[in-house]
Amino acid sequence: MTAPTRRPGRRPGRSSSRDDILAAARVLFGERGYDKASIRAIAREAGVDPALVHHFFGAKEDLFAAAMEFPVDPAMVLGQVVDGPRDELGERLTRTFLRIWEDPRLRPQFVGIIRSATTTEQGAELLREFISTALLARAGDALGLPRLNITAAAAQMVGVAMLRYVLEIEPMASATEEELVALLAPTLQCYLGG
Amino acid sequence: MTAPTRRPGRRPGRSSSRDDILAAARVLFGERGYDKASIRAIAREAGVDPALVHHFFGAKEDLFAAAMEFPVDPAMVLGQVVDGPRDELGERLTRTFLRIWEDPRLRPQFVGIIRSATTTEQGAELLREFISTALLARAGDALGLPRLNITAAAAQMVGVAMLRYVLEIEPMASATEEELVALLAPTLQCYLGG
DNA sequence: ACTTAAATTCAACACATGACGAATTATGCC
DNA sequence: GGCATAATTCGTCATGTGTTGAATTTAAGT
Repeated sequence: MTAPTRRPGRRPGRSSSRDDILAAARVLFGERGYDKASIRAIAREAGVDPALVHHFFGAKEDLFAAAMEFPVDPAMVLGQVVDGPRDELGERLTRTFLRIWEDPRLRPQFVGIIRSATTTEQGAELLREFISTALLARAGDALGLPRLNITAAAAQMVGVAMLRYVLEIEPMASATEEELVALLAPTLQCYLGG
Repeated sequence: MTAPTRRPGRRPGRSSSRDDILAAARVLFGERGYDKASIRAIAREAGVDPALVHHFFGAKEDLFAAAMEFPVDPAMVLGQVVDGPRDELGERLTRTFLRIWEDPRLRPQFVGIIRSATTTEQGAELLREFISTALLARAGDALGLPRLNITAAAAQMVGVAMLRYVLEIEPMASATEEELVALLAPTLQCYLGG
């Protein structure tokens, strides 16, 4: 009755399968990490046959790379952070960081990046590359700061992401934006203030 | 020739197999995370048949729990940190944190905890439990500080552990103890100084 | 209208894994 | 010496995985 016995073959009309798969992959990679997010589960979440995943994206590694491609342009975000009075840099960084992570479209992707950074060498390389290239090189040059200071600020933010969004430890998980700004901005300002 | 065709049956003399398995499990869970560290690989690393692992520890989850049992007594460590002048608390915390992580016997176990905290719900619960019970409750009471401040300090340390020991991002991975103390102690002091 | 290309499913392979029961050898106790 | 018990290995089962090839249906191009 209710089972529409899905026959093979192309469906009429425009298809969103490719995007559905990408979205499902972001959610499942974010929730379960690289290994436990099976292609079959991703396909099921996308309402699609597993072979279709392979048809569009090839091997699982490629799917992962496509799903985890950096969701924001680091240069633009960094520009927003750097622009403005130097003594409010910590606050701008905190607010930008929170704004990005609180976006419900982006969060699973970021959680996936953090999760898989500790799981697969590929994921680790992704985060390493981002911190080294986008943050260390660009921000270091723009601000004229020692790289160790920048990694310290990065560590603070990675740690907050872990506790708040991955592990969901209270009271950090439920703190308001203003509480976090009051708490973190002075620290980041101290590392990056010059 | 070289293959001593290991026959089944008990070996003469005292056996260290149980401890060998635990050590191998710590190393492999630390290096590869929960899923990719297979029982077979752990057994191979310990020079032992996979079934022996099962004989001693039961299911894989139990092995993991046994291997990741917290390697230091939180109460004792916290005591060391809290004892002393309040305005040097940040420095004592930094030095204690580094001393523990730099111990080559303990590090794989801690890396394993961090790694699996992002991988398995069980691992997440382990870290959550540690931060909530050992840190938040005990240190919060002892120091009379808001819990949000303590999670901020925890986040800073978790972040440093990620960058320095898990991802090995430079220059944080190679910084000396003194450099890290100079960098981190003021931050932690600010969160916990009161 | 005809043909090529794209989307979609089904079925299956090869492989690795966790788990388990059975068999074998040593130790320790009486 | 005999007997329970612990340590150790082998073989095997069921399951889940990534991947692939073939078959089917629609869309697009001419």
